[in-house]
Amino acid sequence: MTMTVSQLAKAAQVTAETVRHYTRQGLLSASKDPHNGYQQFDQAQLKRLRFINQSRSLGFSLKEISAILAHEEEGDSPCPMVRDMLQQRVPVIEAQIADLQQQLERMQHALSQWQQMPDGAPDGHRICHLIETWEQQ
Amino acid sequence: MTMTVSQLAKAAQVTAETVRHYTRQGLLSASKDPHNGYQQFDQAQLKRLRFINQSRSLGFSLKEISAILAHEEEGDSPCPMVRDMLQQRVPVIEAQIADLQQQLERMQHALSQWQQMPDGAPDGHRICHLIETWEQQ
DNA sequence: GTTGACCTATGTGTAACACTTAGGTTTTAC
DNA sequence: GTAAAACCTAAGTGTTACACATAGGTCAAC
Repeated sequence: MTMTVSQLAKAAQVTAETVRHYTRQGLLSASKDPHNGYQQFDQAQLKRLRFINQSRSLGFSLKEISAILAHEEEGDSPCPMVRDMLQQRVPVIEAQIADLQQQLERMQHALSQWQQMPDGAPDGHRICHLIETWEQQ
Repeated sequence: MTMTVSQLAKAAQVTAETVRHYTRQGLLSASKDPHNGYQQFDQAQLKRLRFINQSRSLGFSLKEISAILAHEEEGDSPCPMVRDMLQQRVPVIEAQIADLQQQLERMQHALSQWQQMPDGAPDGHRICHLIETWEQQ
C-alpha cells in the first residue's frame, strides 16, 4: 500500500519534483525502502499532500501550511488559526489587485499618449523619448 | 560633478543598494576613484537611472530595460520595441488581475462557508476540516 | 540484455533587491 | 587630534516555490 514519489505525485496531480520539494521541506515524510533507498509514502501522506493542495489554492504559502500542520501535530485544532490567516490575507490580495489595476492604467495611459507620437531616432541625448517624456499619473 | 553611490541614489530616490545592484547587473556603469576605489557616477548615469525608474513604473523588468538600453547603444531607436513590449504586457497584467480576483473569490467563498461551521477538535483523521471539506468553485 | 522509465542526492536558476559580514575611508564633532 | 558616525568596498546569503541539470543507480518489459 505504499507509493513511490511519482505514484504519489500522480495520485495528487502534482509533479514528482513537487513531491520531492515538499519532502525536503518537511511537509511530507517518507520512509525508505531498505532494499533500494527509494522513498515510500503511505495513505496518510497522500491525505497530507491533498491538504497542501487545497491550502495552496486558498493562497497559503508553504511556510504557513507548515505552521498549520505543526499546530495540528501538537494536538491543537488549527481551524481558528486558519480562519484568521485567511481573513488577514483578504485585504492583502485586494491591495495587490488595486496595484495591478493602477499598473494597467499607467500602461494604457502611456500607450494612448504614444499613439500620436513618432518614434524618434537616437540623438545621443535621449534613450527613448516615449519613456522619458512620459508623464505619470 | 561626479557622485558616489549614495549621492546618486539620493538624487534618483532609490537606495544605495539598488544603485549597487544595477551597477553589478551592468545597467549603470561607474568609473573608479583611483585614490580610494569608490565608484564614481556622472550625470549621464543619473539620467540612465531615472530612465530605469520610469521604465520600472511602466512594469518593465530589469532584463527588458537592459535590452532597451543595449538597443539604444547600438544606435537604433528602441521606441518601436518599447511600444510592442508594453502592448504585449497588457493582456498579461489583465490575466494576473483576473487570477487574483478568482483567488479573492475563493477566499471569500471559503470564509462565508466557514461562518456557520464549528472548529472541531483534532481527531486523528482530519487536519483541519474547514480546509479538507471545503468545496472549490 | 538492453532500452526506457523510474529513482537517488546535490546543485543551480528564477526576480529584484535587502541584509550581513568583514573590513577600509571620510567626515564631523568635541 | 582623535574618536565616533557615516560612508564605502566585495562577496555571500536570503526571499518563493519549484524546475531543471548532473551523474549515477534501479526496475520492468521485450
